[in-house]
Amino acid sequence: MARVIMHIDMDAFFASVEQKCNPRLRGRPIAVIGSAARTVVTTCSYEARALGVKTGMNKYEARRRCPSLIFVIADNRKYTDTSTRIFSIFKRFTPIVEVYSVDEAFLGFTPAEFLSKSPEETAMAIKKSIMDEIGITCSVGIAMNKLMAKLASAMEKPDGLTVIGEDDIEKVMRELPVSALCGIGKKLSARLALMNIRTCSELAASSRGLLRRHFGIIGERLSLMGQGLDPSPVVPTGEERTGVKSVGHSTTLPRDIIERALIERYILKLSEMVAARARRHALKGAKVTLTLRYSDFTTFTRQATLPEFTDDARVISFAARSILDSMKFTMALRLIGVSLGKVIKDDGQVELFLAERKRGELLHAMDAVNDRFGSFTLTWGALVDEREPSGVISPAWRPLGVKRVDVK
DNA sequence: TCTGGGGTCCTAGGACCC
DNA sequence: TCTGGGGTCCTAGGACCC
Repeated sequence: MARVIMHIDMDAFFASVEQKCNPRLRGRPIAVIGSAARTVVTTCSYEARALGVKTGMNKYEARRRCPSLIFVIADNRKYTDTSTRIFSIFKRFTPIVEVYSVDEAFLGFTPAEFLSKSPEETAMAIKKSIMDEIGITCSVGIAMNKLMAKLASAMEKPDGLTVIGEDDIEKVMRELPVSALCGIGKKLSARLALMNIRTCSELAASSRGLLRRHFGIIGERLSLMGQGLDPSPVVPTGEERTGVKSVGHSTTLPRDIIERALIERYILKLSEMVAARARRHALKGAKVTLTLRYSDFTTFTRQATLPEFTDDARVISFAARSILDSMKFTMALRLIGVSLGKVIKDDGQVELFLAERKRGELLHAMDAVNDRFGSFTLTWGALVDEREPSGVISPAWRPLGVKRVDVK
């Protein structure tokens, strides 16, 4: 028997969790949004989708389309806690669980698993456990590889269970638009359309050399994708060959700003958030990237390499402010981001110098307080007025911050 | 008060070295 | 005394994902 891979995707995850927690929201159009002034719909219930609300829409557009829409401010802890419980359910069925996002995972199974029962029966058992213990629905796709499993899980949402067997692939792919495949977005499908490639079967029929010339290394992968092939393994989260590459935070400002002092305060705040998260995961980084977005949405980045690896907010913010000093900008800013890259696992080596050690102890003590009482309970003096929560968690959040989609 | 936030990977061009 | 050329590292931008 060939490989059996499942892709499991929660249905309207954040919205479903909210409806589960609050019975008054059940059966009604709701949209989960961030707490910031300029926010968008992160997830919306199926009732809202039926009325034209979509992910990524701003509040006003969503309300315009659906006057009865109920907005719910995102509650990060609720979703990450629920997510952790769901992944532990998966672990009862197989040790091979690759966390793909806060509400999605790939599960790998050995053929021996299915000697006495079918993959569908296992999938039904997983769905039942999630419904019994968490109270929400999910959609499952079963196939020989990740690409097809992911495609399958999206085919009968919500509460779906779809199997794409080896013999089904050709039929499924015949009229399927290339954009339905994970990895082919707007730009790629537009470029393919210019080459008269619109369906997966047309992609499969295209010459590998041609795709290679047009798309480089991606072309190789496209050729395989058209045929429904995907050699990438399910890599259990925690067993990746490489770890996290970067840790960053960004924020869209409540209003566009141009005042230097205000910009610097945001940089300090973001640096503190980045450093705290790096320390929590025992990471240090040696590259700082400052991201800026002008009021006209033009976005650009500048980076600086540090002489030493760090997890100290002061070092990070100093580097980010140095970058800022080297730039001149005339337009007001709408977004600021700070990211720590070139990240390595902190080896835990004791700091040699007393001052360094004292500082390290202080930072860890601050983290402990903030872990218990919420972010920014304890922070640097310049940030005392910046205690509001940092907004919505991204659906791309994952417990160990790792994602890996291999070509081969 | 139109357009969030957190990531990874690939590419292209320049610096630098031998 | 011609404009070689390979390898590696760094930076910035962009595509893609949820």
